[in-house]
Amino acid sequence: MNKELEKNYDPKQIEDRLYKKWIDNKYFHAEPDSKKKPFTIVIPPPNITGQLHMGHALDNTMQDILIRYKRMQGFNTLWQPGTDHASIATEVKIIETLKKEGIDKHDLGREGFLKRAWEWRAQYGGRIVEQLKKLGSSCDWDRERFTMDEGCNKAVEEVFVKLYRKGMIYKGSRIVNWCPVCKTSISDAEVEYEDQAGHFWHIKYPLVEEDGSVSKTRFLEFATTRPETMLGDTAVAVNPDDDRYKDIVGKFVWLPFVDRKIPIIADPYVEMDFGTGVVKITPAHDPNDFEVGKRHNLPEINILNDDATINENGGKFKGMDRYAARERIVKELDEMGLLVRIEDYSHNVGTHDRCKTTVEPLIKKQWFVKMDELIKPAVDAVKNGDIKLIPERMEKTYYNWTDNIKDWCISRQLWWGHRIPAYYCADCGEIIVEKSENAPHKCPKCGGTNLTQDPDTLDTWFSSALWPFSTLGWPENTEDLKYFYPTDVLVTGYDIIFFWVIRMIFSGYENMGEKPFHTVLFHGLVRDSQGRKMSKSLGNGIDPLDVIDKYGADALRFTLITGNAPGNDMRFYWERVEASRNFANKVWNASRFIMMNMKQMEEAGLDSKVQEFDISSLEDADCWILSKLNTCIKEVTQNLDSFELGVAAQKINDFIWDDFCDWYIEMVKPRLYGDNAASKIAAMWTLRHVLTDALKLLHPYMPFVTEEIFCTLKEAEGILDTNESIMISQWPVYDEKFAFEKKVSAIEMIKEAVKGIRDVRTSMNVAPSRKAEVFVVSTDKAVRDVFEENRTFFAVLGYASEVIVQEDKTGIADDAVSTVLPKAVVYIPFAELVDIDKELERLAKEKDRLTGEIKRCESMLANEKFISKAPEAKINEEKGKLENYRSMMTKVEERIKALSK
RNA sequence: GGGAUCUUAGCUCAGCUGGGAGAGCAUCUGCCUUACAAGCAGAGGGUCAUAGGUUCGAGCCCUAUAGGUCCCACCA
Repeated sequence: MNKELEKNYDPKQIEDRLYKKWIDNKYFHAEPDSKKKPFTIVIPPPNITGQLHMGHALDNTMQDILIRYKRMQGFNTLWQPGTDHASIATEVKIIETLKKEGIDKHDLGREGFLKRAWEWRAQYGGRIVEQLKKLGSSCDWDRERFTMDEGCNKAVEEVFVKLYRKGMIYKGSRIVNWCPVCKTSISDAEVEYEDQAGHFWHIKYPLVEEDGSVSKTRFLEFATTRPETMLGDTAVAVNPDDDRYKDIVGKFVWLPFVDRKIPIIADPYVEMDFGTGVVKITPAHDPNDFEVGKRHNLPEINILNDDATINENGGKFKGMDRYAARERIVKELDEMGLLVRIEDYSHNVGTHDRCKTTVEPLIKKQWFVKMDELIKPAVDAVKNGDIKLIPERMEKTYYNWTDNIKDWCISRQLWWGHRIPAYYCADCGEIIVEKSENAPHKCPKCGGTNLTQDPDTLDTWFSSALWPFSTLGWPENTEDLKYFYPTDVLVTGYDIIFFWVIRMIFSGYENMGEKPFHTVLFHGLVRDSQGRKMSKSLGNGIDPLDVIDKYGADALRFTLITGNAPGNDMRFYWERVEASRNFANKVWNASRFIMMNMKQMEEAGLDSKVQEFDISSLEDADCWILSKLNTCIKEVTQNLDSFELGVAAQKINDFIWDDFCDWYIEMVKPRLYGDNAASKIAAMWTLRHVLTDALKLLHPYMPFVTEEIFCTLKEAEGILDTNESIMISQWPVYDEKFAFEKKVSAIEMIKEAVKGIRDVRTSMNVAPSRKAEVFVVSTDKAVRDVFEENRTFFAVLGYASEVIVQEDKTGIADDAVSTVLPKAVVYIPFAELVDIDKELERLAKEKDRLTGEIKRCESMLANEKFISKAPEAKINEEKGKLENYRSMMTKVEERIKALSK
């Protein structure tokens, strides 16, 4: 009973059904099993705020391909899924939602706010997971984790407490990047610099005379891009070697508005050649000035509130927004005659990557992770090859960061996240760091009971850095952890190498004493057809679900993988999706063809589903396609092992479409429609064998269509059991017994002949429906035998009414058109006159080509250096070619002579 | 300022450690041949950015130049 396939492949009818089947059968689930080797990938946890975008689609397709491939190879594969709480992204989103209801987060209070956040997560957190399923991702959903679930919380506290006790986490007053909108500090990695058109305000401060009065004639001129920060100036600096200012170092200038006398100091940080060689120093609001201030013991005057309005230190500007204050200060300076000039100036401004607000550097007490020691094993791991980055060039980016590493600011003034496990004693100021299960009730130092927990939460990347082991049960030493850790490959975009990849690596070494994975496979960005980033504001984003809906998940997956090398950005074109869909349909129809013929054979009483087959009864064409398949298996496996997913996809595509569909299936048709039972059975066995293996090769890329066909085929073969699935079938292996080299070259020769005939006929405008006699003339018996043996399909492919193979030209009209092969000439004598001039023209062109080739070969072989230095195989190859060309040349010349009569 | 990367057919891109330039789409010409018109058969189209160098041999390695993209740093 053969199930029939529809004429066109319709993904909608099968995708959800098959995915459900996989889930129901627990194919994605992995348990430790000492008899099998594990292969593990942890998913880059998508944000719970997120919706599936093309980046996710690419990232997860790559992971799924690797996982499915390894699973078929017999590995015990675990693809560990989960989601990220994404502290700031989520908090911002919830605040927005609250705003629409007219609620401020402070109205709710911390607890109320967190309640809302968890509700929000319950409602939306699973959305992206459902979308990943649509893609066909074979994650072990039974193990789904969340960065704020109980286990991950434990891991976070464990690490925090441990690092604190080792002195590697500390609290310090440092200059940090402050976002006045999100009202939190952010790490260096979260600051995005962008060029903005601004101004350079040239300003002068009056010198303070010996008698303490403010000079009306002597000034010190400098320039600034942020005039409002002058309210916090505590010095002006010059270079110690600058002769212009040598005599005034140590004196003072008068600071307007706040009426402060500030010293003129000398510091090498100042460059003499830039501007006037004078810099105003604002230690509280500039990282460089902060350093200068430390060196010179300058006071740090904070002039900003958390929302970037001026605070009480700003005198009369108190309460004004930073930009309003800037405008006002410039205006008043001008009125005071202290503004020299305004210059247009384009400079880089740091903005918060989440909300694009210009960040304000300011001094805050924050928690930091000391990086200098922590980073060392992470650097070594890449240097000595324990961890491989693909493509290799990513190593430079990696070192660029590790070589300039700064301490990591991990505290955030947010509520949604892991609360810092530090407690303060109100009585004596003692800091107590403990896991929440050991939360202190009284101060161990003074016994006071007035303890409060630090209100801040941790940078969201603090928890994701632990993801490769926290998801496997750490800090408990679980069986999962022992078995699956270290994981194998991490697949991610190059854009989060600093945020995440590096931090996972040093966290792995620090906490597990072992790398988290041995390979990092990077991919690029998916851009729109014009090469722009897909973004909400541009409205040029393409929703992967939309693509799946229109063309199917397989087509989307295939599109994202083909024609793309690791780490490179790619552009998205609907035309390419269409091409992928067409390929899926091609596979579908080839399968349909095979199964229809199985059915017909069965009806004719022939066994179409032989399992054990004696390969000695295969015909040449069968051997040819089996050899081709064999090579394809070998190469694709090699490509996948070296993470060349795109190259492998191309090879599978070419094998199936060109070799299998366009040639083999066409070759085999006459046999299937003929009446030689043995030949039919051999052809059908080969068709099924090749199809099955080809489907397996394709399965990691196109899981749905391959599964549907595979199961239908197994059913047709009568060997479908309920647990059958291509995803747990065995990956094809290169097999020496299918390496039929001689048969391959025999069939290749016939292919050449067929192509020649087609070419001649087209150029002569002969209708395909017009069959003609075809003569094959060769003095080589072996060549004649090949044509004799394969005459049936040669005739069909070559539009021949009859194929006559002979040793010489006897009986062939002189004006027959022809095509020349190295060891044979194929003649097609048409009954009516053909255009001899046209044929002569074609032959002349061929002669020209051959002349060129012969010349090339000859000069190469005449080159003594080539002969003495090139490998022998290469020399022989060239000799062989030359021989062929010469032989063809003789034949072409003969033909020209014959036709010119 | 430092670094990475790209420049290959009209368009978008492959091309693995150097051995006669490929794909998809687009264009042109024929075909509804009983798996597939989401298809079949054929064709046109490239001094592989430029200039040097290494090599018997360079799209591939080295140097310089031009243009594009990105990352890092941030001289106020």
